[in-house]
Amino acid sequence: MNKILIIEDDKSINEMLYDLLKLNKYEPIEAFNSEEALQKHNKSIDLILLDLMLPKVNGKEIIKKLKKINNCPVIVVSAISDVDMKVLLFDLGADDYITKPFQNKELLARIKLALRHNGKEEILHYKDLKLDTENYTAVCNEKDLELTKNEFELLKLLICNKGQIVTKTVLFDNVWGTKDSADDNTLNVHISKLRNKLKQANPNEEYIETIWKIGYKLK
Amino acid sequence: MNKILIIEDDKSINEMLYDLLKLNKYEPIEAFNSEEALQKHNKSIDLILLDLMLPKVNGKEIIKKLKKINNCPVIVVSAISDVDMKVLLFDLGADDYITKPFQNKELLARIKLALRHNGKEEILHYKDLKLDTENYTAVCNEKDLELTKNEFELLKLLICNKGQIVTKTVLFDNVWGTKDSADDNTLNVHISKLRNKLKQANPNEEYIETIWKIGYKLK
DNA sequence: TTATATAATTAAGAGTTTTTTAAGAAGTTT
DNA sequence: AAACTTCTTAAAAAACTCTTAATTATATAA
Repeated sequence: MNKILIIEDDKSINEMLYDLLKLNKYEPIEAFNSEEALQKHNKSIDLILLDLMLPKVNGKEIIKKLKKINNCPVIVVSAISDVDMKVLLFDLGADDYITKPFQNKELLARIKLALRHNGKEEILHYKDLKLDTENYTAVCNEKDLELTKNEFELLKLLICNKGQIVTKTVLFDNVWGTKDSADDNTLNVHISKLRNKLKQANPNEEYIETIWKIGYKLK
Repeated sequence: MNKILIIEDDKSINEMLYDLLKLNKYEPIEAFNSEEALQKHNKSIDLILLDLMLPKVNGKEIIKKLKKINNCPVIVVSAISDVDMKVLLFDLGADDYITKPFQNKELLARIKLALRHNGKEEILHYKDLKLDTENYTAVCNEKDLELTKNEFELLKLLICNKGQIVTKTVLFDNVWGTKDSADDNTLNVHISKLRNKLKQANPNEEYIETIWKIGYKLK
């Protein structure tokens, strides 16, 4: 599991990021200021999410110090979309850049990208199921599952939280972004399709369990 | 689902909070004054939202009393932004503080934070019974209990108050919200179903005791 | 002990939520 | 633009949960 150091002084945003990363099988570590960040940073950290608006130390300064400890990828989160700033950040070692407000999906994509460039990738397992989150391929009972993007995302979320209930709200937030676009039934239909494909690959196994009125889980 | 006791004398704000929490998968319980709050507060409540401007009893007083019943996190909502007051509130056991007017998002973030930091024990035990309140699973005598949502809530309330009598009113308020929807017999039927499932899992043990005319308890 | 009120049980059906199916809308690829 | 894939919507069927009502059992008080 990849460790991600969150450096963000805004408590609620920090928490939000924490939850988002946790949910997606990362191991988030929270830091609320630069001292704390420097203290918590070490060689085992795989990626840094750095908010530029930190008080006290200038964001540009801290990148240098962090990179000295462990030269892992740094993604800067900022309200500033100034292009020159962007150039400067890259000079200093920031590997990517995302401006607030951002879509969770976009952030996750950038994290994945950055980790991949660093040679870290992850294959998720559950029973005889294998998900390669890198290549968007899924294997069940030695057979290829031809999953659509949404189906893949759903299954990924469930595997990331195997044994635990994943609520409908969480599924919506993470697969569809906002609940606006998708009606409640859309999720049901996708789950149904997913179950179908799983059953086709392995008729003797049950994977997705319905938790009445709440969500789904892998037992 | 986390239960949140709203203590707020202003009807419209109380309702607004109710809707907000409900919408965010919390289980809000409304109280409009301190007596009502003390009456409705119990071990199954996960967090308290307390408005400081309550009439009659001083807000500072009530925190002590509430914490005595169940030491769950208390978030104070107030129009006062005085710093000394803030310090005082923390001394008395308030876990966080938010000033009106506030953004819904901020309030939700603080609630989530408080619940997480409280590291609330998610698994409840009683005899050979285990309830995982996070995943809505119940185990009795090593066997899975397949409980419906209401059955689970009932058992949760009883375990949360094991050894103590849980009155019918409390059961109604916490499982059904208002007594309107459910007739007195509904509770009996649910308890009956629950006892059945428990007996099936472990025929040699008695769990739920009837307290004639008052309620139920786990001995 | 008996009468009465309260609680437990059972079964039926009312009400909801979920699953499935199918069709058409939206988006991609060739 | 046609062909193809994927997603969404809608509607009916199935599954599940809750409530109601009627009956039986039990505790309490006179």
